[in-house]
Amino acid sequence: MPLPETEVPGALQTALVSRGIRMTRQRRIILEIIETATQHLDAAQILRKAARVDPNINRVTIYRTLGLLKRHGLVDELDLLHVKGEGHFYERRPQRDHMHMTCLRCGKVQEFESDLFDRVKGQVERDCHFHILLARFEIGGYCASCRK
Amino acid sequence: MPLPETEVPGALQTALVSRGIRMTRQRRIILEIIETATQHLDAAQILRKAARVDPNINRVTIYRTLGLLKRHGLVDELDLLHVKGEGHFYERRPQRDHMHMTCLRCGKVQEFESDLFDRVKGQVERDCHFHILLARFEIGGYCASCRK
DNA sequence: CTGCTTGACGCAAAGCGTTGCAACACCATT
DNA sequence: AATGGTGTTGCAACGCTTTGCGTCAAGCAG
Ligand SMILES: [Mn+2]
Ligand SMILES: [Mn+2]
Ligand SMILES: [Zn+2]
Ligand SMILES: [Zn+2]
Repeated sequence: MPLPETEVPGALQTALVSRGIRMTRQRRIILEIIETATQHLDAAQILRKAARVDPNINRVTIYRTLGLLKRHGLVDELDLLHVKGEGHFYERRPQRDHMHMTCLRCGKVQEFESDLFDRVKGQVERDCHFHILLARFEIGGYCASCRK
Repeated sequence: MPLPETEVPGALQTALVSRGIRMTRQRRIILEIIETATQHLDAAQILRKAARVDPNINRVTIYRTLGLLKRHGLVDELDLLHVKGEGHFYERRPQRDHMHMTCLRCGKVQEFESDLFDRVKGQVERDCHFHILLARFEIGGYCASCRK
């Protein structure tokens, strides 16, 4: 999960505060972890990283903060087709949607942006009169290194 | 979830037996429920329907049978972007992939097949050298009736 | 049809995410 | 800087899903 180069440090915190959301010590820790992540993290990984900064942080706070970020459209929740377990993974919502390809053998996750992907969404909006707020395109299979 | 008109009764059971999977009374009940479903069912709904046929059937058996069907690529597991709760929904794997559009207001789920969707997959196979076994496209937003 | 092997079932317990509630701390106001 | 109202936290309890294990039955061999 390459961080967007346009990423401003503290952008998540700024976004929340500008919406009148109260900022706490725990939230700052969690936001920082998500902003500086170099891969898709699950709740347990976020908790472990947070516990290094504040050993008293509770797992409930992790879940509630992730829920908050989801509700505000600031992070997306992925299941990567449950290839890597039953849990969910989280990433900052990007400017432009991308799809995720998860390798069933090695577990590597690739990201891919595509004009065709954007065009499918346009087609749905037009043909189905459906107003899209959220789109997820996940693929499972064998990556270039693992296919024979 | 419209059942494919080409559906053969007992096709799931036939598919499992032909792979050397042992058939049990409980599995027959669960397969029948999934095959005759007219909408996406979650584990609790499947258990309730199964209990009407055999009150002694255990929920663990529901989960294990769903796992079996998933592993064999006979059913797909959807989360519908968790718009309708945290659980998962199950449907027979169709001949041709379709996407799901879930309305954030009324909860209605529409299905949609699209050539563009198929073309995105072709592009991924070609450009990323990724061999696709599984693809899921889920959309959330407002349906035609709910958008203003 | 009978017996045997092996996989499947049910039960109990563990795992993981959610919810209710009382104490706390953020931050706007003074 | 001190105060107060209100949203947030941690803890405990709950609910849904998974896992371990002993018993049972599907279905093949004889
Ligand atoms: Mn991503
Ligand atoms: Mn999910
Ligand atoms: Zn791979
Ligand atoms: Zn609607």
